[in-house]
Amino acid sequence: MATLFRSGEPRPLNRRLLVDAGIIARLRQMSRKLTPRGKQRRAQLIAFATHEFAEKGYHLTSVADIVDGLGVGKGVFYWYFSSKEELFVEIMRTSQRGMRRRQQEAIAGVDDPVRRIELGIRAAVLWLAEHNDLRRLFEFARTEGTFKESMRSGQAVLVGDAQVHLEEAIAQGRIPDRDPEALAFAIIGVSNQLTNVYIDGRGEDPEVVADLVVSFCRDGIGVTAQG
Amino acid sequence: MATLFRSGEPRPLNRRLLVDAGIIARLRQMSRKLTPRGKQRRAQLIAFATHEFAEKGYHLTSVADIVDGLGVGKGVFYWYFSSKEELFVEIMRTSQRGMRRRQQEAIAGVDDPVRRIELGIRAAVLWLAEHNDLRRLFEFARTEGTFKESMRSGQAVLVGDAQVHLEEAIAQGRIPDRDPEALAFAIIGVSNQLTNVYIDGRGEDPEVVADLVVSFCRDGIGVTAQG
Amino acid sequence: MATLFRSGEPRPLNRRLLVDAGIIARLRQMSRKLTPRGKQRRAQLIAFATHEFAEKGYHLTSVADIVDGLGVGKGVFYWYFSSKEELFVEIMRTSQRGMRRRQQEAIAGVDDPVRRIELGIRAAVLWLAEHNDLRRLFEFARTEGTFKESMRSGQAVLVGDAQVHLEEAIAQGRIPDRDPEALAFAIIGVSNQLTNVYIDGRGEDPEVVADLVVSFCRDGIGVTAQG
Amino acid sequence: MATLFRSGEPRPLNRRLLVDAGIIARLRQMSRKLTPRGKQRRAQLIAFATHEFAEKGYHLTSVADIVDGLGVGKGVFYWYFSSKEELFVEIMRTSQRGMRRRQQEAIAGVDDPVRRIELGIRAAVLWLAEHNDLRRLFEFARTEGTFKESMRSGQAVLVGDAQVHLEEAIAQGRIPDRDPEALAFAIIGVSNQLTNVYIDGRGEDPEVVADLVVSFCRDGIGVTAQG
DNA sequence: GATGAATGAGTCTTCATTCAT
DNA sequence: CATGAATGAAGACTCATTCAT
Repeated sequence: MATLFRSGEPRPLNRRLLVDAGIIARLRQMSRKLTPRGKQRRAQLIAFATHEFAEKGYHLTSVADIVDGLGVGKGVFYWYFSSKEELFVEIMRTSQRGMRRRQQEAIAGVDDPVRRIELGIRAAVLWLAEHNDLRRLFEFARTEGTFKESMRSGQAVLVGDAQVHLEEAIAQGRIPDRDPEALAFAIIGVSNQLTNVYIDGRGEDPEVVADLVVSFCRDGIGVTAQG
Repeated sequence: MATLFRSGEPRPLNRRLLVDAGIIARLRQMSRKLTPRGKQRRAQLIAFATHEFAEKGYHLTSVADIVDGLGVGKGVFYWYFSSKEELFVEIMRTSQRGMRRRQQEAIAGVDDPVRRIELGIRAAVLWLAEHNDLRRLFEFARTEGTFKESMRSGQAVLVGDAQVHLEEAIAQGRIPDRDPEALAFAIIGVSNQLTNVYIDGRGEDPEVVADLVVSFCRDGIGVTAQG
Repeated sequence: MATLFRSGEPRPLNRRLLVDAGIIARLRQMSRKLTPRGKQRRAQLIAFATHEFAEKGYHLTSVADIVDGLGVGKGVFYWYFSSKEELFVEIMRTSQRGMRRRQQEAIAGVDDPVRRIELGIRAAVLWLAEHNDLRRLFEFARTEGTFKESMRSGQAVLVGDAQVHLEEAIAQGRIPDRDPEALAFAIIGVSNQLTNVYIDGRGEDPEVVADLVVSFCRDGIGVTAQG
Repeated sequence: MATLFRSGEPRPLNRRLLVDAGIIARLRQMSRKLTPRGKQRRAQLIAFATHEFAEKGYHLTSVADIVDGLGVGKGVFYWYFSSKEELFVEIMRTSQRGMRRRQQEAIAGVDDPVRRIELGIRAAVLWLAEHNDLRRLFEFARTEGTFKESMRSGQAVLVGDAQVHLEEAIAQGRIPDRDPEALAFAIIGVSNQLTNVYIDGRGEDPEVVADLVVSFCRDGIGVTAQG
């Protein structure tokens, strides 16, 4: 029995339809084969949007801003992305992968766990310095309900990476036995904060800031005067 | 574990949020206390929208058409209705109640079931004749997935009403024993069709058309030459 | 082209030019010689669109839905049809012809006008039962300004057909002398309504429903118990 | 007023006038003498808005959400605040003052600078733990152009406070001579990050988290095992 | 002090249609 | 014949803010 006309209680109406429509739009995009020209457009949109998001913020950057800035029609945006939100998620996903790759390249083939940690921190700070736009987006994404969970899990990957080295360092007696996950989070906190203040805010030399972070964190995790 | 950044499979994203937002908007409206002026506005919107929907069709009537036609801002619409769809549903609900009331008044106090059927048909045709706009909306609503079910159940009420009289007529041997529900539906079919063609289409006298419908249906349900 | 004239009100732009362009596009299509493969494609488009229109409604089915559902590019659609509207009209036209042909085959060679009426009704109900999609589209088309007129004239043909038999039956004294056109309309109303409710809605046996309709209409037009 | 200057770019309209209007509205509020009941209302608005902002985010919380949640009319909001933005700034200002007061109380009368640093960190973490809503708002405010600058200066005050103690500790040879400002920022980074993850995210015991932060930072700034 | 009503620019998104390749 | 890309007007809906009462 449909109740709408009888009981008067509200229904979500065609919201279901909207959801379906959204999913369909998404599927349309996923199965889209892009020509070289298309790939270029997509990259262009991502690049420009990243810049705008970082500059004005996600909420204050409208889809219209993006397409107007690129001098294309509004439909172009929705040809490549099913929503503004999806675009943002896409940016986050790619970025986090990029940063992780950079970190892994930096420590490849290094035996000493403490050294790996140092190099990992340095790689992160330098990557963040090179991608200030993305760093800002990360910070924003962590504050927004919609993206928070994704960010948490993305960060968990980085933490997991660091944890491995920290555990090894602990096992080797190089640093005191403290919760490696917490140490990893602390390192991330320091890296973000100092990069934010000194590189994004004041334009200091990334290498110097990297030294700063490494030095604070080396001590923070308790690396002994060596020996 | 949030999977978004790891597995790459799409999610409905903030659709949930939208649904919630919709419900919240709906609740806001329901608990709204309207001043006399507000009630007037609301009625005005309903009246004008009904007319526009009937004239141009639901899909081809935009909310902008409605508010512009009334010379008010767009916000006014959403102050009184949570969506275009809700407004339409509201129109349907009220109308169906109105038609039923009219029918019930017409047969109040009449003993003879056959007479009640005749009067009911007549009342329906006359009501439809007076509310051609609504008749059109009914026809449309029956064709649209979103409203179909509501219409079916609304119609079921009318059919249920008629069925009672038909059953009584059968019990009294006044008409042959055939499925009363089917007879009721057939009557509705004839009423709608002839009203549509002769009143809405050609502007014939409603009384004459009512006679026509009553005559066809009397015979159709098998009222014997009386006795 | 279609949407440009949707509401019928003149637009302040180069209308003449657009009309010409539309007509030219139409002519291009009409004079198109289709290869066998082309005919197949066209039929495929019609079939799929019919299904989608019936399922989701004309307005809620986009051209993109149709071509994506078929896995072809947008160009294909506009190669075979000049607009979404034209496709719909084409579906209506073909269907109405098909139904009429079916009715005429059913009564071919039958002498008794009452029998012809019965067979005609039966043929209509069975055809509607087999083409539920089209029945829905008919109902929709009757509610939409753009298609209303063409539906009216299509229906007029069927009514004209029925009228002939009804007049003959009246002339032979087989049924009372009442406006044959009105009777024809009433018959159509009953057929549509009961098919809608019992076949489309509840999946009843079409033969049974046909019996129901025939029985109600036989009585409705006043076929005497005969002898 | 706020939104008018959102993106900072001049608008081609009567800006002067709007600015004046904004300033006037602001002045009106500032010079407003609130009755006890008025003060209560204001506090209520702040409390509820804080909660909503923290829950759904600043941009996704509308003024309507706030006043509806409190069951009052829109006018109430604009009686106490000249804009949504002003309300947010007010929340930030008050909070930062509150946190600073707490820190100062915690270290009042303590002679040892290292001890003061420890107590300051602990006070900050505990305050953040008690005011998770505000901590979230801080994080958001740092990402938003409109509030970024005011957050920076607010943070500068805390950094300045910490710097004093760090400098004293350095002067006393208790910790190595490194840029005290950088150390202060690093401490803030660790505090925020671990509070976010462990208290807001996982609900760990604030005291334990405070220990964690203190321990990491003690080492990070290079407090020697001492004696 | 407070309310309900109104404003209207702005947001995201859709879609029929066109066109270069 | 067919495709992917692009257009841009139009649509539903939101929301900070104002104001008469």
